[in-house]
Amino acid sequence: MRYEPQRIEEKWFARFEADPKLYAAEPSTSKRKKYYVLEMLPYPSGALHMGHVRNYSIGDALARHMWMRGYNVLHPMGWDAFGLPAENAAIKAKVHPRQWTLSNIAHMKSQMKRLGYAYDWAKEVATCLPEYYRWNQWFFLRMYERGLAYRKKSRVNWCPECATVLANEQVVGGCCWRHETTPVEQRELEQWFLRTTNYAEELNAELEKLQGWPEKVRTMQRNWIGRSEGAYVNFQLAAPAGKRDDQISVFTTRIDTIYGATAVVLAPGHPLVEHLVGDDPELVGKVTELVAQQRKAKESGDLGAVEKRAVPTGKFAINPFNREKVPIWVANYVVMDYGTGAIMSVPAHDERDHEFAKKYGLEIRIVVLPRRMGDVPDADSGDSDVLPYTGEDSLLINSGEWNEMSCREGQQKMAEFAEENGFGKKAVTYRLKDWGISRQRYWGTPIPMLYCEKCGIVPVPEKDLPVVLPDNVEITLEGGSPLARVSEWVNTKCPKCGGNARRETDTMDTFVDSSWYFYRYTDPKLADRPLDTATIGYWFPIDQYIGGVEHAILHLIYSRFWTKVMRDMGIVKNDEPAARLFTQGMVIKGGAKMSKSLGNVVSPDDMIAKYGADATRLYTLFAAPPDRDLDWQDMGVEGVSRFLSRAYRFVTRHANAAAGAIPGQLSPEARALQRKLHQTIKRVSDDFAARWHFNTSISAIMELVNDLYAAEETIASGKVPAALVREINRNLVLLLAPLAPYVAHELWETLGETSSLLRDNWPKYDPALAKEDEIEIAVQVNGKLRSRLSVAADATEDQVRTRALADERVKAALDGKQIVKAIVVPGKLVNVVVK
RNA sequence: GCGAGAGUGGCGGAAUUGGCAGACGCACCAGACUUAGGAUCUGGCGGGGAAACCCGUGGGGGUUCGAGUCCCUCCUUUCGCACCA
Repeated sequence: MRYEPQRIEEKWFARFEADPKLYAAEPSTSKRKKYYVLEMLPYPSGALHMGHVRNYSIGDALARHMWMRGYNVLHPMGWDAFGLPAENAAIKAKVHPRQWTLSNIAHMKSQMKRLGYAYDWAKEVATCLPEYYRWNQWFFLRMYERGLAYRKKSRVNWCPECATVLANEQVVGGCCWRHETTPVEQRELEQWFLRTTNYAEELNAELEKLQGWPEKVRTMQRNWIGRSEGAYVNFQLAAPAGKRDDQISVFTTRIDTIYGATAVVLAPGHPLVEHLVGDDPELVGKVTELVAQQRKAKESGDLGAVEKRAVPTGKFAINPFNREKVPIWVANYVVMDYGTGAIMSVPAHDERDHEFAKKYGLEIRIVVLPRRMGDVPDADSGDSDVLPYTGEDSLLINSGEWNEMSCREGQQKMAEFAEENGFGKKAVTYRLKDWGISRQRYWGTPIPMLYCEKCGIVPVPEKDLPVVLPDNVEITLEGGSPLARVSEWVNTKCPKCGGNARRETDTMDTFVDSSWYFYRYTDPKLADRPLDTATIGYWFPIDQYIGGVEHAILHLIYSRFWTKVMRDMGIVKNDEPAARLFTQGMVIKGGAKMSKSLGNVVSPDDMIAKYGADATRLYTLFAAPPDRDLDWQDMGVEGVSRFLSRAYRFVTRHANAAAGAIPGQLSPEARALQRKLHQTIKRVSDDFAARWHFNTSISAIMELVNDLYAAEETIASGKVPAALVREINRNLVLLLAPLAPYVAHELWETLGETSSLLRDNWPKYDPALAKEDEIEIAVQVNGKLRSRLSVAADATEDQVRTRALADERVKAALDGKQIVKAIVVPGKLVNVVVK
């Protein structure tokens, strides 16, 4: 029989379709252990690409494997269905975003089904439907009540291409995350924010517990949160500033070096700058220039490379520790959005301050004893090539009463001293900012807020949810939010006073949608609540989350935040959404990411048409370990297709081998096949359990099939009992089932098996049967391979050593030299050391 | 600049705990079957050498009986962060 993937896959596709319960998760009352495997939901852009296929093939193999191992598996899929591309399509093709999105969903869903993915479609979620996004609104109102959602005017990132605001997380190297060459502008706008910073400490601390997450992702999140321990210190202005605040608060992690502070430096945007500069026209001009230049640098994303520039204000501040007057400068290397926007400059012990001081001739005062390599204090501390000395494991000098204290002790004690004396306090700062979620776009969740002429900001009452997007809207990228122009929607009555009110016309960032969709999967039709706490208690945390590393910061930090908020609301019990995270590599071709402009895109549809879904999926698993990038090679698919064909032909050719008891005594040839079978089961099982290197699993199965072909004559001669042939066939099909489900189902049926291929049947290997009787031992002389011996697997070390030393080739290599010793590594080799 | 990963045949990759480098697949070569082959099957396939044998996992050094694997150092490359005080 020839392997005809199209025929097989069409046949089974129809059968799978006819059985909608096939991949349904059992309810939380199930006696089986639960397993929640989740792949990141796609944006319905139009069609699946190979990256999707790879992601979902990994998840599907795992889900099927866990079913076969007897778990109650939840394996859902949905659509991240709000977002700008739908609006762009509306402008271009004059089609409503909803229609465009829903038809894309329909198409991509059919592609997924054609690929044979085992999703429980009854759990499907599309975030653009009111039945879903009403709960975004519900959560927003709950957060508003708890003070976690608030409105403020602030400088925000604006992408001119998207015509909307971006969150900090959506700015990559100064450009928009969707438009990598479009610099982000700064605009002053009223925006809604979620208080992610309330959870900064926990989001950071809990990274420690996420042992099932890649270290890379945890590091990226740690850097993003940017926790920093230090202290605020107030420097009094030498000349009083009248009504204004007459002190400058700086943040420092090195309060121990404060005796070395020879300047206070303000960010160009610092509120005190204007006062300090006064009306000196020359100074004002220089500072204005500095402000403009810093903003330009920020927008071009060209930070770090910018040369330090500074302007002295001519004013002074007083170091509260030693009462010294230090000059106040304004410099472009101090940024307003971190700490207090002001620093104390310690040129001797900070790289940036050092560079600054050198350029502008500021005093450089050493207050920490520099140490050379090997921790030997350097007596000649005036030696300037040790500067800046930024080490913290040394002692303080030139620091008055603090001299000879260790840096670390100084950091604690001096901060306490400042606190006791009212000019400072210990503090922890974070780089993480609150999450700005307002978007000036149409295709998103309406923010359920009203602006009443009398009552001000009024939340939409819960009973009025959802606030549904109006249909008749004209979409353009100009003139602000399209919703603002739908007057019959915008104008409404205030639920408090009945007077005139306007709706909020901004919509929510689509990352809100994806922050909790995986909870909704457990009960997507639930009508009176976003989720059922008990059901969540059963399924969560997600056992395995699988997706691209590009979401390491964005989606994965928001999801963690949302989980913690829900926990504090009492509606979920888990602290973290996912116990384990796996980030698969990209699919590239010819060393570059697949893209239309490079013309190196491989379409899943074409591959399916040519080789079938099984071969397409199998290739994405075979070509590279899942965590590495996969370099697509068209000929490679050919190879796995050939392999499936060989497996198919072997099983069908021997499908009528009768079942029965396998004799304990087998011919050596039959025994070899039996051993190979059990070794293969072990290798594949181990890969699923630990490493997920499906490329080596597939290699192992290929080896088994190669051995079967090599044994065809032996089988024909009757030396292999029919019962063993059948056993091999059965297990071969079972091993293939999670990886190539269509052909596995077909062969299962061909074998006359009637039990479910999917449930409770993962094969077990017998270690005794997998064991080799005879093993080959390498014999080295001084580490060089000289011979090989075949010995019994249970031979003792002495026996092996004796055999090795008696070997002719070894003797020749020894050539009368003196044997120092012979090292025996059981089961591996003998190394004879001579001199 | 800082941090993390990667570097193995013509190519994708394997070597799971320091123990026979190159499994498996692609490409290529030879043969078989065939009217035919872009089907299938069999064999070969790191480099040098007639062979014995020698060399070989980015470069250099080290530890070890033994290193792709551990340590030091340098190079290349991918990704992340980038004045974070």
